[in-house]
Amino acid sequence: MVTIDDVAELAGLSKSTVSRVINHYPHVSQEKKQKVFEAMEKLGYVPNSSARSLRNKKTKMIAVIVPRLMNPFFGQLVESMEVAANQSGYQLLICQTMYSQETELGHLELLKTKQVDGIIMASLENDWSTISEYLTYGPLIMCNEFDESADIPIIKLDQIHGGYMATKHLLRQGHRKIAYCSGGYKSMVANHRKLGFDKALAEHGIPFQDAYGFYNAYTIENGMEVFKQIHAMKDPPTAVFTGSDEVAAGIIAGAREYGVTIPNELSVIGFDNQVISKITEPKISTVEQPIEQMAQKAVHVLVDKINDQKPLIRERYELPLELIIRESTVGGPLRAVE
Amino acid sequence: MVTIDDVAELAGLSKSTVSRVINHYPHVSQEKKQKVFEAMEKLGYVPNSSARSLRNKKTKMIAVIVPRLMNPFFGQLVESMEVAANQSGYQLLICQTMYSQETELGHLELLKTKQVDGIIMASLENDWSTISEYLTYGPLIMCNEFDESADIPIIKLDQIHGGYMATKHLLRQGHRKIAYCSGGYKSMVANHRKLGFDKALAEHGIPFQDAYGFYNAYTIENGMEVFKQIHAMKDPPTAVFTGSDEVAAGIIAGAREYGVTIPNELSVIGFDNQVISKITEPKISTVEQPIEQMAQKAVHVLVDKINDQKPLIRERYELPLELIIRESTVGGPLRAVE
DNA sequence: CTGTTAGCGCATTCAT
DNA sequence: ATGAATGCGCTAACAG
Repeated sequence: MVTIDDVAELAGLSKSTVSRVINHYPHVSQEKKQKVFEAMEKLGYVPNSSARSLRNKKTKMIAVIVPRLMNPFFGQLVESMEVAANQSGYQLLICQTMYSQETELGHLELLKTKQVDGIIMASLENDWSTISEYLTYGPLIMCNEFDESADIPIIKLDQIHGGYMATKHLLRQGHRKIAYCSGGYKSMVANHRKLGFDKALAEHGIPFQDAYGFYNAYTIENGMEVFKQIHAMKDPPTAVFTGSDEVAAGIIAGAREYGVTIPNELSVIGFDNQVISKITEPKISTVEQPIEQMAQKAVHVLVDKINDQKPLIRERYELPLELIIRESTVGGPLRAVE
Repeated sequence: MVTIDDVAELAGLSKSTVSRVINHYPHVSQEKKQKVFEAMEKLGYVPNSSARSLRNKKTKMIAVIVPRLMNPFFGQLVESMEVAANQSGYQLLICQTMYSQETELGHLELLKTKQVDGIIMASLENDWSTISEYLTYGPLIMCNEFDESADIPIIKLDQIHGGYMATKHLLRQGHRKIAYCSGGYKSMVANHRKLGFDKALAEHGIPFQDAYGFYNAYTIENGMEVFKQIHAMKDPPTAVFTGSDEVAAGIIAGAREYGVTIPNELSVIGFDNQVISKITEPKISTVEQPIEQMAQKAVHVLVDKINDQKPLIRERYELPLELIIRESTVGGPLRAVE
């Protein structure tokens, strides 16, 4: 391995000077600078990043914690983060919790062991009280998922409004019996959507029936299961709000199996505007989330926090959602109102 | 920051002894070992990984290079790799090429700068001749994508057989005019599938018509575009082989728009067995790829190569594919033969 | 079985 | 503007 000493020797200079050149110090004569460059070139020298990290106490790495990558939402999120991180001179470490608290805590240890300069949490399996312990070791911010009480930067989407818009749309189509279907009891993202959902219902003076609530739906398979349950009801809902396009697609697939037409007999709205929402029959009305923007913002905020050492303070960045109306909610049997 | 010296001091021992218990050395008395544990516990000590890396010349990190994560195939691949890497005591760095040669080379530099102990390439934008330069800096293996001439370990799938099986299935349904549709001119994965495709056709004495070849289809949108082109032909194919379920879904979506029924008027077969293949109307016949197995194998092989320092040699691991017949290829107008 | 010593490769005082 | 010296935190000889 070629080290800074080798370069110094070949250039006939001291390692200090070489180091200065590498780190773009101002006061180095053009002449010596040239010599150093030549020597580096000749030897194919590249600084050893472990040594640098040890010296600088900075690894130029950040980690992102997500539930799992197979979920297309997180695939997109991480894709955008990787690009943003690279542009900012950072490498991105990927950490999946697989919905396990222990695994999540294990990943947080990266901050203790100084393997990363900061962490973006897009997952939240543990309570904030236990996560906050790690704040001593480095900056930690939340992205998408969040905890209201955490006094750190949080980049999130306006999920309340998202739930509200989607539900309001269903109500405008004349629906009064609307089911609610989401994933994750603990998830504040899901909770906020429910808040928006409730708000819309309240505005129309409609009480929510507990039998219409489904809280463990994440996948297409789950969606199909939900449909079966709905189908078996004596007084089924005429519309269903879902927390993801996959679940909506599952409901549609389930309906197809049972010969129930959508939106004629049941309206369904998704969430995410994933590609899947454009290819089901019918196409899924959904709520578009600015994933890329959110990812970029998260990376930039974290990098800022890494640079100015100051302790983290409470910060909130909220991005808007957008309702996208397609086929799965319009043209149903009910008369549109308003 | 609490260091090994602090622990040594509190325990009334030397740092060597502390280091020995940390690294599970055999010959340390139970008594002292206990003292060290107590001191570590009390101080909340955690070894600094930069220092360890510098000393050991091992970072316990590996990188995986993929085109992009949004592609669900790579999402799954990376998901499984992360789990396998963690189980083997490694962190996984994610690197996307975004189909750029320069970006890919940039990621390879991680090996030079000693930021990772090894790299799994699931992307291949550059020629092997330029990539092989990096072999001096650490182990490098290929996974899924490959270059025949590379004398390194390669974990791949039997794409030739995959293309063959799928095409054979189409032929058995009585099709004689079969289009071929894939992504990536450079990709050997695509090339091998084409080889299998050609082989099947040859067995039936059917020459391939160049007009039936599409080589730039990756996404749903691309699939829709392909359908339009097929639809506009004076002598269109009766079946189409596609390199991904997304493209197949796009063709189905396109057909729906034009009122062409599938498989009645056109049969379509996908590749990957993604969830999308189960929810389109009709469901997509496809080829299942053992992604998780491949990911695990790749991680294990790389970890092995990292451990025994020996220079890499040519190794091939090939996993089988499986044909999954659903609705998009059966029940068409042609009489099944054989 | 345990302590002392010497670096790993680099950036940064402190001199000059 | 440049060089010499020091130490980041850790592991590994080498003694004993």
